[in-house]
Amino acid sequence: MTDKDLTIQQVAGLTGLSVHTLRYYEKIGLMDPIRRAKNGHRAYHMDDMEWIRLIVRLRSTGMPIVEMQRFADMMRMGDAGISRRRALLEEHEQKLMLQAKELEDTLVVLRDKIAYYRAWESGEHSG
Amino acid sequence: MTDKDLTIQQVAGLTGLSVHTLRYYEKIGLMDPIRRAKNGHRAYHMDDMEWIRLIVRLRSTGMPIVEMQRFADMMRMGDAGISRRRALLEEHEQKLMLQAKELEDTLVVLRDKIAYYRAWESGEHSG
DNA sequence: TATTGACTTGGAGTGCACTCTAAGTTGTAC
DNA sequence: GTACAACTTAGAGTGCACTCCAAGTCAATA
Repeated sequence: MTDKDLTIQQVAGLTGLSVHTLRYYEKIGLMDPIRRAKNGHRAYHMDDMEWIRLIVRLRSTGMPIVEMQRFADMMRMGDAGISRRRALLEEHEQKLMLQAKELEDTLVVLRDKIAYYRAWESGEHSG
Repeated sequence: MTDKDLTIQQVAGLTGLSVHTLRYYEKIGLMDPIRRAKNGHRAYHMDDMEWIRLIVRLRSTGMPIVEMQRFADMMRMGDAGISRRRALLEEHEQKLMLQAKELEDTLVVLRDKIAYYRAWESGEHSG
C-alpha cells in the first residue's frame, strides 16, 4: 500500500457509502476487484474514487443497481461500449428531466398548502 | 353506489396506483376506510381522489410511508394538527430543494459525459 | 341454473438494496 | 506475547413497499 492509497474506511468516509456497501458493490460486479495491499486489505486508488462517486450520483438520482451493472459491463468493453454507454446515460438524463418536473410541481403544491396552513394559523391567533 | 362514485379499478386507472396498492394503503391507515356500496365494494368519492393524488405526489418525491401515515394522523386531528402538518410539509420542502440541486448537478455531469462520448464517436467515424 | 367477472378478506411471498454475523487473519501498542 | 483494532470471507438477516394468492361473495348474463 503506497501513500496515496485509501483504506475501505477512508473511502466510506469520503463517499458516504458504508464499508459493507463498498464490499457489496464490489461483490456484485459494480466495481472491478480493488487492488490489495500485502496484508490482503483493499487499497483504493484515486481512479476507484472517481468511479464510486459516479455510482453514488447515479444511485442517488434513482438508477437501479442492475442498470449500473450494465454500465459497468460497458466500461469493461472499452471503446466498443461507448455508444451504448452514451445511450444509457441519455436515457437516465430523460428520466432526470421528468423527475425534475415532478419535483417542481410538487414544490408548488407543497408551498400552496404551507401558505394555506400558515394563513389559518395566524387567523387562529387574531380571531 | 351513486353515479359519481368510482370503483377501485377506476381509481387505479386514474391515479396510477394498482388495485392491490389502494387496498394496502387503506389497510395501513394511509387512507380512512373507504365507504362501501351495498354489495360491499369500495365506492370512492372525489374527496378520496384528492387525498390519493397528494399521497402519490409525496411518494413519488421520496416521502416514506411512515411519514405519510403521520401526516394522515394529523389530518384526523383536524385543526389541532394544522401546525404540525405545516412543519412536516416544510421539512419535505427542504428535502425536495436538496433533491432538486442533486438532480441538477447530476444532469451537468451526465451531459458532460454524453458530450464527451459523442465527440469520441464522431472522431471514430472520421479517423 | 350455471358461468363469468369484479370485487372482498387475511395472510403469505417477492424484489430490491443493503446490513449484519461469525469466524478468521494481520499489524501495531503495551 | 498478548490484547486490540481493522480488516477479510461467505452467507444469513432486515426493512421497505408492494404484490400476489386462496377462498369466498355478489350481480349480471347465457
